[in-house]
Amino acid sequence: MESTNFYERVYEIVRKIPYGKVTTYGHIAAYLGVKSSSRMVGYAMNSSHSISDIPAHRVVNRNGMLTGKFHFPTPSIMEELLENEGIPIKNDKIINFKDYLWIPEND
DNA sequence: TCTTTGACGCTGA
DNA sequence: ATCAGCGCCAAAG
Repeated sequence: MESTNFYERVYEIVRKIPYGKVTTYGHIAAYLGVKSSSRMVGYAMNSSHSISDIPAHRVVNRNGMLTGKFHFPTPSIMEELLENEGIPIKNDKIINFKDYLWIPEND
């Protein structure tokens, strides 16, 4: 359990993502202080399959592209969930991505 | 213990 | 503006 501390940090932030908003791996990594290792965030998300409170569909890459859609039960789940939250998807990427971008902060 | 693999991001050409 | 390559660091085999 303790070894997954890194993952827990990621999960905690992802769970903080408000409804109708999305964030990027880079921003999460930056929040953890390891912005250089944005890949670790995505890798951690891979383990999110064990958790049910992890809205991984709200996490996209810095382009706003649904790069991880293929990791869902079905590739359409991710975009459907996002559209369900009021986030339009076009060509597997979020329209007006910056407008829906949410950045984690201590606040 | 060492090697390979990534749901990424940035810089250089 | 587009394309290719390198870097980061942790986890699984």
